[in-house]
Amino acid sequence: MQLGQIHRAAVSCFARKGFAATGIRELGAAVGLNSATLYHYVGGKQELLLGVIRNCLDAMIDGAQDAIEDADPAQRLASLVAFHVGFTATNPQTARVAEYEMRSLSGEHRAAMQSLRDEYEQLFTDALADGERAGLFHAPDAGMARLAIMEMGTGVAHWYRPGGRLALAQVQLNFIQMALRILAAEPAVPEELPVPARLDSEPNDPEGAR
Amino acid sequence: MQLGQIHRAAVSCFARKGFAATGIRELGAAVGLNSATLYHYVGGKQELLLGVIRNCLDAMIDGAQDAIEDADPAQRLASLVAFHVGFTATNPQTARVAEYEMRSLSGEHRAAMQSLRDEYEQLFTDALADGERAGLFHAPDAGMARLAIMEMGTGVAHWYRPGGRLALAQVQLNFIQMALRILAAEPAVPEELPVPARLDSEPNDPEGAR
Amino acid sequence: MQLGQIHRAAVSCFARKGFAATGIRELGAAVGLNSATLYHYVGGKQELLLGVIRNCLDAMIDGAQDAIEDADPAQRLASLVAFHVGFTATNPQTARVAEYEMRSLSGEHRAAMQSLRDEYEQLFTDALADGERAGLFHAPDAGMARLAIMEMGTGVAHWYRPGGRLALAQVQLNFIQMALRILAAEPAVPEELPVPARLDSEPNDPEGAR
Amino acid sequence: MQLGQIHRAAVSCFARKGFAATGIRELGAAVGLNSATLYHYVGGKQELLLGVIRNCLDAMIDGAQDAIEDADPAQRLASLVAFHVGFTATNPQTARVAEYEMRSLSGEHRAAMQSLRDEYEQLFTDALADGERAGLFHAPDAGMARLAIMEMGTGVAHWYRPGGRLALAQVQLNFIQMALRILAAEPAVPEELPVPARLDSEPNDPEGAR
DNA sequence: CATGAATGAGGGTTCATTCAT
DNA sequence: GATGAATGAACCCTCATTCAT
Repeated sequence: MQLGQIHRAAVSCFARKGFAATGIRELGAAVGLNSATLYHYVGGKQELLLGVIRNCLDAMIDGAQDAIEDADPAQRLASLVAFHVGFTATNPQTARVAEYEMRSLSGEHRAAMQSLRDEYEQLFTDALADGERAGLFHAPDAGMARLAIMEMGTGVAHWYRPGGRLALAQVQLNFIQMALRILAAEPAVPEELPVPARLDSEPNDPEGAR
Repeated sequence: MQLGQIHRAAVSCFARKGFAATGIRELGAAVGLNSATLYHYVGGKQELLLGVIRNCLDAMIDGAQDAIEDADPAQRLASLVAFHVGFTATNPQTARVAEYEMRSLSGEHRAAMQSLRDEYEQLFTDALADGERAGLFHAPDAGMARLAIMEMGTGVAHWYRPGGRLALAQVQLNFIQMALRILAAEPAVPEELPVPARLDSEPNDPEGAR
Repeated sequence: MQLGQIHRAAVSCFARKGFAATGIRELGAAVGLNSATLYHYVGGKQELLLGVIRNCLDAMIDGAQDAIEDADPAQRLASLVAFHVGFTATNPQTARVAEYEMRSLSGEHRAAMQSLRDEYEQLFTDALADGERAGLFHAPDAGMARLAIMEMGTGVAHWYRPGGRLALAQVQLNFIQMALRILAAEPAVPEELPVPARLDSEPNDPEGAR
Repeated sequence: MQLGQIHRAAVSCFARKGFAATGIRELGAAVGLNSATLYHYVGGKQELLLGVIRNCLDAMIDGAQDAIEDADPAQRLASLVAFHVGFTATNPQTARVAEYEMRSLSGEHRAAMQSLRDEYEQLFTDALADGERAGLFHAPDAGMARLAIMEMGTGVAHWYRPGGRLALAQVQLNFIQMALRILAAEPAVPEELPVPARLDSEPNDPEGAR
């Protein structure tokens, strides 16, 4: 309960200044806690980061799996793109921390998280392969296409702000269209657009960065 | 003279562990210099980072401007994409540091570098606007398309390794095709593919991260 | 609580070797504290010095003001001289640090402390002017006389040691006599000699210097 | 020759910020020399300070000895006071460095310089003893009187500036008068007022301190 | 004469973490 | 739960000094 606040403060700082540049006293102050008290809630700086990243990746995997119940490969990919973009737009700071600060995890923690991310990315790889096999997608290079599509979705964290010019659904639809165009596929739309949940760790305050 | 070595070591460390997590003694050791001697060459940690980023952004602006002498808007955009991808693939670590660690610059340094990056991005914005005006591009949203195209090019730093599976020119051509597809434009290819120079700051050793 | 100890150690070192030549680890060791723990009590080296000097000057101003309730100008001056000499003899090291190391304060801190010292010196200037006006003092140059009188009192810090050859009261009386002689005034003695308090910052150990 | 410039710069810095707080590069910059070049002229930081102090104390002893050819003990003391005040007023910064920074000398250097200062002070002690013996002086305490007289003369360095309100000779005469008053001696004036030379080490620029 | 390069030691300060209270 | 006190390690940086050129 209180832990949500802590995660929010952590993500806000980590996203803005980076994990290494964020002090534990600073985090404590942000939630009105003595730095020593933080150690009752989270086990330490590393564990805090690990918790944030794990929650994020878990949510990404769960959300993505929920989104791909469609039968049609094109719709499956469209759902994945919509989820990826939607999740990133809904949790821009958490998503960025989960990406950038993987390197700040040490040893086995990083390996564990990396395998979660691999699992997530595999969903995209599979969908793309299915589409290729079904003759629906015609990318010059399937691997590069997947990377490009995911990367451009991830980039949404850099500029999308809830309540901005574009509604989330519109952004999702646009990215679906761009992704399918990259694959030279027929336009498609998932039966229903996935609406990713806002994580506990996502700060309420808009960030100033970029 | 050995400033190139220093920049290389710095970029290697900054890309792998981040600016804040990199110690100045560590950098010195990486080039066989006492930490105090580093201060003889670079003025300090901030100045070192600033130098790296400035050199990188300068090269990006110069290279991109050289690349857009084509008359045709589609070719101009193709050239820009090819340069962007080529530069990122040739200098993946430097490019990533220049992007990620902007936040580690303080105050006016960051503002100055941000304005350089804005200048670079403006080239893409202009090319896209020209193509739209000429009726060549049909993106659902011009702004989002530009961000998506740039972002997917930037993402190349995450996976491309010189000497890997794909030749640089092939990657450039693929990205040109993907970008034009996003814009629903006719296929186009620049008169000659830009061949971005390798920066002094780009380490020779492949990175371990990601 | 043990802040007194810290101040004492600081004054002892500052008086012996000077502020700039004193290391913070050295100070910590002198009170059996890790250098980092010092920062828990005092905010830093500057703040430590500032605290010492401010306490000293506050005590000087308070003590001097308490000492000048006499009506007669000559007695007033005698009281001031007695206090000045007494304070300096009782807190020789603290007094010297407060004088010598003013220059080690930076910017506004120095200005603030200088104005406290001005306030203190003004008490002497006023007493002298009153005596002159009343025709009791006949110095060749009032300004020079004030400086001479104060300076010779300050000099007590260089040689007086509690428990030495002379009792404090005897020293005070001698200085009163010398001061009044400088002013060609009739001998006078305050109703009661001020007995300045020993500051928390005054070390117990006799100093080795000079 | 060049050495005079160096000493001047050194004294200027040492008087303003103290020996420990003055960097050797700083001194080099002040005379337009590389820090390494300083080592050709002066052997090191310690040696530089030693040279300054020794020159100063030598000049003080020589000057004082020259000044006491008078037969009459009162005139002898008057000459000494006049010299002391005159020297201090003429070389305020050098004199202060020679006094304050004795502590920055290490080991035998300090002992040697201290014995020079003792030799200088002995001249005053002797003159005072002669006067006492001759029944000319009647101080409550001869030792204290000597300290007071010397200290008030030394204090001149804190406020006297060449070209200020008072001519040097006037200051000297005033101090003679004050000193003799302290001793309850008849007014006396030396046959001729000693005119102390300006040392090579005395900076031309007026100091800002105090 | 003069200097740039180089270094080991140390400067003040902040760090994540622990623990008795 | 919560905290102030405490610490060793590390932080970036500056120091006086040396030496080949």
